[in-house]
Amino acid sequence: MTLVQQIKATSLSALQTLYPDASFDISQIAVNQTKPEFSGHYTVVLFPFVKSLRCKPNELGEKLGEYLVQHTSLFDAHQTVSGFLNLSIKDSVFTNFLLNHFNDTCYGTAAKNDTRVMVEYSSPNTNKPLHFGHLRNNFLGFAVSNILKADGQQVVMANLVNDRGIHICKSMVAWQQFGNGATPESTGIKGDHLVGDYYVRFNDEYKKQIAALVADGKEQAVAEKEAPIMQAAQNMLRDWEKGDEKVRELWSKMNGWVYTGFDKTYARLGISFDKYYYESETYLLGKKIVEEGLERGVLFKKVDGSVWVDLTDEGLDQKLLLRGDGTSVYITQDLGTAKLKYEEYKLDQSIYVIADEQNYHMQVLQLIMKKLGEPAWQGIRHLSYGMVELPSGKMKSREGTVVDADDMIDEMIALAKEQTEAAGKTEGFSAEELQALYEMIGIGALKFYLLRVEPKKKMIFDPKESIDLHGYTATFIQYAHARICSILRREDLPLMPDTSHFQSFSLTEELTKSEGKLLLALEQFPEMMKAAAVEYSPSVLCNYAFSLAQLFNSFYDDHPIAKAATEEKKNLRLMIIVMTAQVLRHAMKLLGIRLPEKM
RNA sequence: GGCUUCGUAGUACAAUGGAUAGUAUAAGAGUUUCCGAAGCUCCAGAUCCAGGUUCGAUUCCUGGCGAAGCCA
Repeated sequence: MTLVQQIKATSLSALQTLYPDASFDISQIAVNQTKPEFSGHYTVVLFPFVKSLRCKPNELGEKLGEYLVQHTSLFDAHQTVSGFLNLSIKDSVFTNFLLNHFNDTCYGTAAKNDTRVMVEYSSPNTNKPLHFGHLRNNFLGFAVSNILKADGQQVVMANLVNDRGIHICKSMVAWQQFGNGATPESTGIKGDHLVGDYYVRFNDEYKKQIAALVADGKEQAVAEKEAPIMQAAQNMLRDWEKGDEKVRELWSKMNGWVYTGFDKTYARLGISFDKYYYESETYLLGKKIVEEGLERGVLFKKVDGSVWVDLTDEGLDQKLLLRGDGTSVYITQDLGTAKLKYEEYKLDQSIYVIADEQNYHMQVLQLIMKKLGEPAWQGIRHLSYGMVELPSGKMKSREGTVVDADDMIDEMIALAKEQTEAAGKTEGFSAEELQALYEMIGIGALKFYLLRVEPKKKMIFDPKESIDLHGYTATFIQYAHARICSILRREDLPLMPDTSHFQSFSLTEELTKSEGKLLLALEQFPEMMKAAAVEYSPSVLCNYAFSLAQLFNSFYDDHPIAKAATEEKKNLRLMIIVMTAQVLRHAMKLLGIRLPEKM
């Protein structure tokens, strides 16, 4: 049990003992960390009780505080200030905590449970490379998956690849017409970029053809339909759906290039998946459950034969599910895939990491599943995240300001190199070690910058600011970690106090303020993990890791470790920094960020 | 037009309904005979507006204003 939980529990039983006639609930007890200007570590808010108990807040505080100090072994002092009961934790509570956990690599990880959850993320299209906006999705999905695993849940990381459709045919047609057999090997261009180039080429050509037709006197809308290259793409899509061998072969070949490219990018980002779904295999799903819904009268048919769902009772409108010709629409296959996932993995939770422009779509998806009586509906959760914008405007391919993900990664690594060299910190590394370090710093900075903001908020990515390795960044945390490792490398200090030493370990001196603050923060790690898991919010861990690094830096500045007054103090401080490094590594690992031992 | 989300120092972000609203940057002042100064210390600066609920509102509710997204 964490300290906060213990404080709540002991306060509850204390209140029940002191006021046997009243009834209390644990949810009424608010425990906060005590503000620095008051003495104490944790604060119980008294106002919620004064009304029913008909007493003055400060009287209650004195009574409760006195009881807690007398009857528990947690506290050594209490002080009531205007309705707040400030409690001081005994030093021995902290030192016992430290002895129990300082070298525990599982500290913060919850026991395994049976909750089965799928996190679908990344989900790229195979007609172009990943762009910068995708990075937030990838980092979020990966971090949330790790956080839920650490919370003890059984997690499947899934990637639903959008590998078919008119947009895929566009790049295929352009490659056929203009590619002259170009391959990633023959051109030296990464596969996803090569295919993306032909997608761009298609659109250029399409615009030209429209302009030519309009110049011939055609209406704009007619020209858009009749442009030969667009017709070629549509024919190709029909051939693809018929299973035309040549088209399928080209499709497999070009998608293969893209996957090779994506795999490289994922590897650099340190991101992986347990399960791939391909839209080419799922796009026909969903029709069946729609037809069943129609039979049961949950859905209705219009005169043209199209099938609809009426969501007006839910405050929405009517949604098309099957066209008059029986073909499905986008949401139909999502219904089918949701059911498939649920049945394949017996999911309790199915999390979709998708940008907030899909909020409406996801809401509709869940509502329809519910209406259709599909049990999967309950577990559907949209982890919606806001767009990443540039200071100059939105990052969308249409507007020409698109920033490529691979380029961004290269840029970050280059900047890490530049800054490290400028700071003169390259000594003692081999060339390979330096390259690995630059990747760790550059990609770490990028990940942290995108994860530190609460997912649902849109954010501005300022390249200039993101390369600033000072401040609220991964680099700051990495640096703190490297400093700790540097101390632990010293030969005149025992790397790790051995356990036999602990037996006789006694702490006669009081903890200093810095020591206490750092220990308090370390003790809060499990709470933070839980909060991050409950809120699906890696930003909680970003905040936590950063404040831990800050506390360490202050502690480090205040206290010499090698020259501590006593051996006990020296060992205590060593244990504190060993544990600090441990927790920093753990928290950051869940975010997908590694910490160097030297930098 | 309808629905959803967001409005906090110059800027970028925090704050289960709780104390004098935190942190980082940029601006100002210090700090290296002593374990890594990519550090630390000090100093300034903000809740869009108007109501309501509450002992207490950045947080919850209503109405404006502003921004983004989605649906027709």
